[in-house]
Formats: sequence, structure tokens, C-alpha cells
Amino acid sequence: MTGPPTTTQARTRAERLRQELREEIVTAAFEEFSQRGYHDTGIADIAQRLGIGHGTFYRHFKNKRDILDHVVDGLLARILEALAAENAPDAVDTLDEYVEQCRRISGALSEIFSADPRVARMLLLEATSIDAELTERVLGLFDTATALTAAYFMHGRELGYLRADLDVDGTARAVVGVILANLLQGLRTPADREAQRRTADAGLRLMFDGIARR
Amino acid sequence: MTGPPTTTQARTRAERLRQELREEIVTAAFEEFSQRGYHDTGIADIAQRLGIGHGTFYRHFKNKRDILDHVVDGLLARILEALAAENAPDAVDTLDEYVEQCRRISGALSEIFSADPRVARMLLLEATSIDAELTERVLGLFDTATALTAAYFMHGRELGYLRADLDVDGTARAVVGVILANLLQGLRTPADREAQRRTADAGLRLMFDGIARR
Amino acid sequence: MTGPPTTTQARTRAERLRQELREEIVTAAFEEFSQRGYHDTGIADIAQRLGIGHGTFYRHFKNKRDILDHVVDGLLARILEALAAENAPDAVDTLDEYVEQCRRISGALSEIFSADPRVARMLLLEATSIDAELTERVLGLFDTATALTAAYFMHGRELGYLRADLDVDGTARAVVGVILANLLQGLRTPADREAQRRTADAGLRLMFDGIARR
Amino acid sequence: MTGPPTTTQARTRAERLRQELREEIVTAAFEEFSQRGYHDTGIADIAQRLGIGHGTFYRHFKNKRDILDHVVDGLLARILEALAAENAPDAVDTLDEYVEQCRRISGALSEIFSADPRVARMLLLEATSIDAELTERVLGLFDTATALTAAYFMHGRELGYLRADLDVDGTARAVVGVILANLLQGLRTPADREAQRRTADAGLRLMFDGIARR
DNA sequence: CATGAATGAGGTTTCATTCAT
DNA sequence: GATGAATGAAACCTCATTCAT
Repeated sequence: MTGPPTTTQARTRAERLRQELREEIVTAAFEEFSQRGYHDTGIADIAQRLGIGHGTFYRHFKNKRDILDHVVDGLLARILEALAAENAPDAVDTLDEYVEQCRRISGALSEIFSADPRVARMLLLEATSIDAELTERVLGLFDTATALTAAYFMHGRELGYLRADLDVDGTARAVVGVILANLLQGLRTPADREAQRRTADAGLRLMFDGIARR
Repeated sequence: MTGPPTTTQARTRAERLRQELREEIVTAAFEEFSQRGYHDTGIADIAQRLGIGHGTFYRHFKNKRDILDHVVDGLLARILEALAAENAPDAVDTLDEYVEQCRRISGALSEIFSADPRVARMLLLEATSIDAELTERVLGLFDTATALTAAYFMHGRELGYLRADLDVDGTARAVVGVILANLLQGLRTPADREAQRRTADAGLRLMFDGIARR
Repeated sequence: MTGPPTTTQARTRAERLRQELREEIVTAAFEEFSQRGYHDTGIADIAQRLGIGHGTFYRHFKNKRDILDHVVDGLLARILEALAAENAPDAVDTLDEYVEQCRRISGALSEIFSADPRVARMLLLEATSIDAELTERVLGLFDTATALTAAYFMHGRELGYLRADLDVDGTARAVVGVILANLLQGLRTPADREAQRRTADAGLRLMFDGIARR
Repeated sequence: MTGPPTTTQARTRAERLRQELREEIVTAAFEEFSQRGYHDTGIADIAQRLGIGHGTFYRHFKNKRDILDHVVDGLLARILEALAAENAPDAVDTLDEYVEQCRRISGALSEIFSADPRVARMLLLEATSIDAELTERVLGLFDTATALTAAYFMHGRELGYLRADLDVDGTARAVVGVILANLLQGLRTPADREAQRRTADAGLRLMFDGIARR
């Protein structure tokens, strides 16, 4: 027994190795794309980074565009997972719980974006300039985040701990903008984790207190 | 009355035609770049759109990268102008005046971004994927906006109409995120001006009221 | 009266100015061609050197190739003149006179080639790589020199002051090679006039004494 | 018996094919360059001559200039080999031996230049008009020849079979000029081997007898 | 007549993709 | 299945030449 079977269990050893190589290629492509940019990266660069022939690449991915999809898919999946994890909108019933929830989500996103600035670079800068389809997919992430946020707001408004006149959709979009600000901050000063934390905190206080003196 | 002479007045007729063509090329390049993307646009595409020979392009711009700089410069200039116009931080002395100020800036930005969704597309999606220098220039715009916002916050905190414990820098960054949300909204649903207005309004209310019930 | 009329007398003032400009263009082209090379020189470079529009060039010369012909013609004419000047083969009747004649010709050529290393550069290096016709014309100069030399040899052999078994044609070609040696020397060390003089002297002694001890 | 392995023996079959193609490209480039001229030859011409795609060219040579270097290098190597082979200056101790030596070198050069007039055309006409570096390399060949000749003269002067007052360097340069004359002769009348032989012989007699009657 | 803006043929080079080994 | 040699479309850019002003 070598442990429990993973969901993407590969039966044969060959199958397993193949799967591993695929993932290594995706990783290598991510590294090259996020560093040199999609257009300045050649298939040969990716292959060379792995020490494989560049023809081998085409045994695993249809073409250059294909690998990009896989890179982006992986990143999107990680983010969606962080957004969704144990974060059902109706699991929160008070303002304090919601604040706590926001902190948790904020922390999870920080975990991803601050830990590796290349993620934001890849998604925001590179992936949005290839073609409409991919741009759509990345921007769709913001829609998803907006929808999730809106669901929380709706829930909170119904339970009464959020403003009754809250424009659920519009505010959700604005709040997602604050998340974006954090990503940009990570792009600009990758090393300054403190600035990123302060921006996140300021965003939370903005949400719950506004800026005006009371 | 033909109006006051423009600042870039050209004396001779040839000079004027030359200047006009330069500007037409910049416009055509903007249109192509924002639509097909920088990498998928050839110099020939730009020239064809104007009905000029592609060699003519090179009489006016050094190379493909050069025209991109001019396109971006023009857009950045328009935005900076909108941000800076009659908007000195210390011209505002009460919360109401500041809210009004914010509305005005928000409106001016809407004027630019909502009127032409290609501006945001060009700056956010295309210009950020060419090289580090240009990315820097575009992202620098956010720094400028952040600095301006921070100046307002500082002023408001001193005059007492903003929270005394306001994290000026962090909050400024978060608020610029709200502007970003508006840009994104314009990218996603260019035709839906109402959605854009609601996002902008929600952003303002977020700033001044937060979301929690009082 | 402003002096005696030149052979290429121009009647009108306009005609004269035109002629002067033509010559200036030829000179400028020579300077550019011999320095940057024919292919690396643009019509615009030549025009710029004179401070005229490059369209003007085409009012005076058919095309780029045309001006090259004129440059080369001018140089060839100067050289042929030096070779031919008061140097009729039958004006020499003794070995001493012939030696003297050779010295004079050698000196005249030095005057041209050593005074301006660009002449040799232009003729030997540039003009021989454009097309067959021009190469032919430059190499034809050597035929002319050979023919002239052969005439001297023939005359000397008949009058008895040269070897009776002299291979007139072959030797003439070899002797022209000695002249070539001088040109090369000028190309290699343009500043070292002394080396050029020694090469020339050595060539003469080679002709009249050979190298073997007597 | 398939003969001894060449020095550039390639182990694997792929290695060998690659090497062969490289050499074929060099040969094809030589043919095109010497015939149409460097500037009038496109990479496509070279590729077409071999029936390969023009992209293939760039798998083997960095750029157009690179292949020219290789072409010239090959020619220079052949000539230097001919000059140096079994031709040590101090292996000659009498005038007769030296004459014999000169005949041998002259013959070896004829072998190269008369056998293929394109060699002289390539080196003298084409290669000298590309840039300073390459011109330098070709003209350097004459320096080498001059130095070798000078070494012979020095040796002969010391041993007494050459004139005691011989200007070793100047004369060496003049003699190399005679070789040049032979090359030119080959360029002018490639088919007339007899004329080339006569020029060479005349050159030798010039060296050892001069032209004057004794 | 001088000018220089416009032109486009032509050339070099890159690189994603294919396919024989 | 891996490899990398071969391919050629496609892009950028230059510059000799024309011609309207």
C-alpha cells in the first residue's frame, strides 16, 4: 500500500510518469510566461527549462495556446478553491461573523497572491492580452467573486446586519475592486508584505466603517 | 471666429499636415491595438486602416514600439488631466465638499472610461503585457492616483472630517481599487452605463458610510 | 575677365551653378562611398552632406548606380592622365631614360594614391563589387596600364636596352602587379608614406636589377 | 578501403548529416556570393540552390554575415595551407633551390586560383567590400604572404645568394604584388591558363633577372 | 528647379509546428 | 514515446525612387 489513491489516479507507472511530466510542463510554462511574458516565451524555452526536447512538448499539449489555458486553469482553480472553501454565505449570521469571514477570505487570497507575485502577474498582466476568450475567463473570476460577495451582502441585508439600502451588486463590484487593489499592490512591491497587509486591513475597515468620522 | 490656436500650432501648411497625419496614425494604432491586441496588429494593419503605405508609418514613428508609447502617452495624459483638473486637496474643507469632489473626479473618469471602453482595454489589458518599462508606466498611474487620494485623506484627517485613525496610505490604495472596479465594470459591460453608475455610486457610499447597518 | 574659360565652359550663370553642384555631388558621393561603402551609403547621406534635399540628387543623376559611375570615371580619368602625361613610349631611348620615366610615372601615381588613400579604397575595394560592368571598367585600367607598359618593353627590346628574351606581355602584367603592391601598401598603412616610398623603390630595383646577387 | 577518416569525423549519423549540410551551405553560399555578389544574394537564393527551406539556413548559421565569414575562412585556410606547406624559409640554401621553391609556391597558388576563378573573385572583389573587419582579414593574407617572402629574402641575403643591399620588406611587398597581378590575370581571362602561366614565369624572371639586358 | 513626403519591393530573421528517425 | 531538424508563414524595417507642391 502506497497510500490512498488520488482522484486523478493513474493506473500504470507509465501513466503516472506521463501525468507528472504534464504537470512539470505546466509549471515550467507558468514560470516562463509570468517572467518573460507569453509572446516572448518560446516553446523551446519551456522545454529547455525542463531539459526535454521541444518536440516532446507537443506530445502533451496541442499548441502554445493550449498550455496557456492549462496554466491559467490551474491558477484559477486555486483561487476559486480559496474563495469557496468553507465559506457558504448562509453560514454567517452576524456582523462579527461576517467580518471574521472576510478576514479569512482575505487571508486565503493573501496566501496565494503574496506568496507568489507571479500569480497576479500571470493572470492580470499576461493572460488578459492573448485573446478574448482567455480574457473573458480571467475577468469571469471577478464576476464569480462579485457574485459570491453579492450573496453575502444579500444574506446580511436580509438578516439585518447590513444596511437595508445597500446596493448589493454595485457594492459587491466595488469591494472586488478593493481586492484588485491588493493584487496591484502585490505587483508593485512584491516584497513589502506589510503594505499589502495594511491595504487589506484598510479595505476591511472601509467596508465596515467607511472613512468619515462618526 | 475659428477658436483659439491650439498649443501645438503648426506654422506652415506642410507642418500642419504632417502633424495631422501623426495624430491619425496614433489614433489608428490605438484602434487596432485595443481591438486586435498589440501583438496581433501589424504595421501594415495600421497603415491600411489609414490608406497609407506602410513605409509611410516609418517616416513618422521609429518603430512599432514607438507608436505604442505615443498611444499610451496620449491616454495617460488625458487621465492625469482629469485627475488633476481643479482638484487641489486643500481646496476641500468639509466632508460634504469632499464627497462632492469625489463625485466630480468619479464623473470625469467615467467620462473617459465609459465613453470609450477601449481606453481601459488598452491600458489595463494591452499595455501591461509588452515590457517592464511600459507596465511600470501604466501602473505608475495608480501610484499617482493613490498619492493624490492620500493627500486628500491627510488633509481631511487634519481638518477632522475624516476618521482620526484612518490609515491614509492603505486606505488610499483601497479606494483606488474602487476606481479599478469601475474600470473593470466598463470592460465587462461596456454598454451598460447604468451598471457603471451604480458601481461608482456604491463605491462612494462604501467610502463614506461603509456597508454595516448603523 | 575672370580668367581663361575652362574646357567645360558653361555659358549662363545658372548653367555654371548647375555644373558646380553636379561636381559637388560627385565629390560628396566619393567621400561617402569610400568611407561607408557603396551599399551602406544612402542617397540621403550624400544629400545631407551637401545640405541639399535628397530629391535634388535625382535632378542631376539618374540613380544611385549612375553617380557611382561618375565617381569612378573621375578617378579613372585622373589616373589615366597621370599614366599618359608626356610619357610616350618612343620618347625613351636608353635604359637610364626609361628608369627615369618609370620614376616619374611612379611618382605621379604616388601623388594620387598616397595623397588620398580613399582613391585606392574606392577603386579596388568598393567599385569592384557592384556589378560586372563596373568591375570590368576598373580592371580595364590594369589592362591599359599593362598595354602601356608592354609598349615600353617592346620599344626597349627593339632598341636593345632590355632583355632580348623578355616576355613583353607577361612581364608587363607582372610589373603592373608591382604597382598594385604600392596601392595595397597605401591601403594598409595610409599614414606611412615612407613604407610606400620603399615599396615603390624596391619595385623599381626589382625591375631593373632583380634580387639575385650579381 | 574507404580512405582514412577525416579530421572532423562525426560519430553519430545525425552529427554527420548535420556537418555535411553545413558544408553544403557554405559551398552554396560561396557559389552564390562569388557569382551574384554578397549584397545581391539573398538567403533564399542559397537555400533554393540546395533545395532546402530558408529557415533551415538559420539552424546552421547565425545570420548572413556569419556564413560569409565561414566562406572566407575556408578559402583563406586553403591558401595559407598552400603557402605554408613544406616551405620553410631556412630549408633553402642556394639561389637555385630558392628559384625552385618559388616555382613550387607559384604552382600551388595557381592550383587554387586558376582551378577556380571564383576564389579570387570572392576574396578580392566581394570580401573586401563588406566591412572593415573582413577587409582586414583578407588583406591580412597579403601581410602574411609578405612576411613569409621577407623571411626568405632575409635568409637569402644572409647566405649571400641574394643582393646584400636588398630592401627585404619593400621587395617582399613588391613581389606579393606580382602574385596579385597573377590573381587579376585569372579574374580577367579565367580560361587563358597560358597567359597566367606566362605572367607567373615573367614574375619569376623579374625577380631573378630583372628586365634589363646584361 | 528644389524639396521631402510617400511608397512598396525586397530582404532578414523568428518561431510555432510537423514528422521522420 | 522522445527528439530536434526542417519548414515557411509572417512580421519588421530600409531605402531607392517618384512626384506633387
